Formats: sequence, C-alpha cells, structure tokens
Amino acid sequence: MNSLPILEPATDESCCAPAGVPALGAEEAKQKALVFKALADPNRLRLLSIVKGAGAGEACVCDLTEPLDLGQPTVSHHLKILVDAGLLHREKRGTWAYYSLVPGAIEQTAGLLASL
Amino acid sequence: MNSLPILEPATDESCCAPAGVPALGAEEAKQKALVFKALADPNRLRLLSIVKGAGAGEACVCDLTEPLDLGQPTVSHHLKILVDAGLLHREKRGTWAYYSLVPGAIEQTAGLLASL
DNA sequence: GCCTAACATTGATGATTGTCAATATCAAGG
DNA sequence: CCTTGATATTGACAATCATCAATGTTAGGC
Repeated sequence: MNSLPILEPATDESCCAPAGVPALGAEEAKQKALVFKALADPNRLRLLSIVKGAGAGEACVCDLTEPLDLGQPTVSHHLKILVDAGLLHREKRGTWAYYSLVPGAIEQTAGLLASL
Repeated sequence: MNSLPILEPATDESCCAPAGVPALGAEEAKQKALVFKALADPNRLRLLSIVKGAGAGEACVCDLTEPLDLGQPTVSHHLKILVDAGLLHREKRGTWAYYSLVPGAIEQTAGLLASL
C-alpha cells in the first residue's frame, strides 16, 4: 500500500532545509482528503449540524430538505456523500430513512488534522 | 451578520422531531466550508504536512515543488489557497518565499468540527 | 392488488477546480 | 543596466461537482 519514495542523498545546496521526503504519503493524503471533501460544502456542514442537534440524535430526509431550501434528490445526494465519508450512519425504518452521526467520527476527523 | 430565519410554529405532524431551524446558519456554513475546501485536496494536505515537519518550521517553494511532483505554478496556486484559508503564513525574504503554519490554525480548524 | 408517500438513482447542465504552458514580477549579482 | 533565478499571475482546458427534473424502488394503507 505504501510505496515509499526514494530518499535522495540531499547533496543539494537549496535555499533552506531540504525536507527530503514528504511526511504525508500520496495515498494517505488522498484518503484523508476524501473526508475533508465531504466537509467542503456549506450544505453538508449544515446537514451535519442539524443531525447533531436533532432531538433523538437522528433526523429523516423530510426534516432535512426544508431548512436547507434544496430539492429532495440533492439532499439525498449530500447525505450519501457524508455516509460514504464515514461521518453519518443511515438506518431505514419503514418508509423513512434516519440519519445519525457516527459516534466518534467528528473527533476522529479532528485527529486527522492534528496528525498531519 | 446573522439573519436568523423565521421559526415556524411546528404544528407539523412530521415523521420525527421537526428540528425547526438549522443550527448552523447559511453564511456561517459558507465561511466554515472555505477552510475545509482548502483541506480537500491531497496535494494541499501534503504541503501542510511538509511545512509542519520542516526543520525551521518553514519551507520555500523550491523545497515543495519536487516532493509533490507538480509544476511550480501549481504549487504556488495551492499555497495561495492555504494562505487565503488562514492556514499558512507567507514571508518573502529576498528572492525566496517562506511558508509556515499559522500558529493555532490547525487547532482552530479542529475546533470548527467540534462546534458544528 | 392499486395507490400514495418517502427516499434513491439517473441523466443533464452550469459552475467550480486542478493542472500546465506561457508570461510577468521582482530581487540579487555582475 | 542586464541577466539570472525564484516566485506569482494569466489563460486555457479537462475533470469534477452541485443542482434539478424525471424516473425508479420500496413500504404501508385502502
């Protein structure tokens, strides 16, 4: 999975410290960027906020469509992105789909920043 | 700044809790999304990582171009986005431009997540 | 077995974005 | 001054994305 790049001898007379090999590998960076991509949209941030603040810790699509002033398919699309990023959990009960925060996901994402 | 939306009487017989007004306002969400947009690219994450791990706490563009395998204009472009997001600080000394982490910026961004 | 209601999926479209080539700026040295 | 070297800016292009209209799917009620 990790194809560590070749470390050059650093015999360079560059302007400052050579820094050598990137601390964050390409694959790892791609993976982390996926989570931040999911957060990089105002409407998705609002969706997370609403779900987080919902009474029972969960909310269904019908409750998420109105406050965002978006069409139902668009909200469904955003929710799918958040689920794929591991931030939201989806549970279907009857005709309704209930979305809730994945426990610890927010904290784990904050940890991604600290471990850059 | 905060144009609080009108709170409906919630006489609705919706499927679950009405949730009423979004916890995160539209403007606030847009602002927060800007920071995450800056983080939503693998190469920008790697740039942050390299700068963070650099010896003197700073790195110049010439040291950032090679490990990312990107053209110099592209790296400059990414750095500008990170500076605009308030994550990096740019200081020009002579011909070289040195980039360093804005103190506390990473922690503050992590705080954005916690206060969703 | 229909019909309706909630949600997901598909297809299309306009907007944004990441990248590069070319050019501009700007400081240091001769 | 003129040249060189480091970085920024501009313009263009392909790729990705956010959104919506239309349609598909599935569960419940009649």
